[in-house]
Amino acid sequence: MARALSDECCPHQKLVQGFNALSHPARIKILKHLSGFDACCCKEVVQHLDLAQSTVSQHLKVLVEAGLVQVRPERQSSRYEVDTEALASLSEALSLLTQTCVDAKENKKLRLEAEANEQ
Amino acid sequence: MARALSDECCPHQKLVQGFNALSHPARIKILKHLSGFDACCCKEVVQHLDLAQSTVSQHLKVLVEAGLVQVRPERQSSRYEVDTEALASLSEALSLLTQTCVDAKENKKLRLEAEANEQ
DNA sequence: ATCGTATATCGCCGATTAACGATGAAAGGT
DNA sequence: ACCTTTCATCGTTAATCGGCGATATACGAT
Repeated sequence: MARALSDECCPHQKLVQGFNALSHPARIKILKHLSGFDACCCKEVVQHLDLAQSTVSQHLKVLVEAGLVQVRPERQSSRYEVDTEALASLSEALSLLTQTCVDAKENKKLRLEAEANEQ
Repeated sequence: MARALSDECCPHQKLVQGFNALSHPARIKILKHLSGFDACCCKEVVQHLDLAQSTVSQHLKVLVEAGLVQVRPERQSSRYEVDTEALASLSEALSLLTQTCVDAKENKKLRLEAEANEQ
């Protein structure tokens, strides 16, 4: 496997995990569903999505492991809830990355213009 | 396979593809690298990342297909460049999703308080 | 024409993912 | 005590991913 990626495995790691959690349509739907309703038990999501219960459970697990969803094991039905802070933090990170790219491009443009004027 | 997900294959599709492109550490690094330098040929990325050239080429392809990177086939070396607009748009979409969740949670809280006061 | 360089693509592999059904465990209701 | 509901986990299968080396392809230089 990734013999070359074992280095520096950390800074992006959480980021990458978050994006990975968002990289499946079912999980996006689950997130939206969770945000819109109070009854956040697994069964409800299952009914809404028409996927097998075990499959939904897996997707929920991925979301939980990525930190985007919190689970509170209740009486007989666990309750799932979007971790809005984590989601916001991921969103923030993407904003930052985007801004970095935008700024870099801007600087590049300015530098090119400066060079042109020096000629 | 996803017998159940063939429905409604579109609205999230681009989103999901974007997040998927961001869900690998090598691709995040590539994005950052592309944004920071002018010389955006494949070889340069290869040297920077210490992955095989074919592997980097694959990752670039994923980024291009997701629309986050634009490729301009030049003389003998293609030039890769971050599509800042697409990245910004993805970032925007995540912001929106986040806001949706935050708002829903806020509403939920308010509603619960209202119910409590009615008692 | 041939060589060198830069990419892209192919074929292969091992690992991972995503789906399912079946089974097990915990909690409630009767 | 027993049945039902709800969820998690296991095992299986098929598909996809991520890596590599090897092989095109395209072009400039000699």
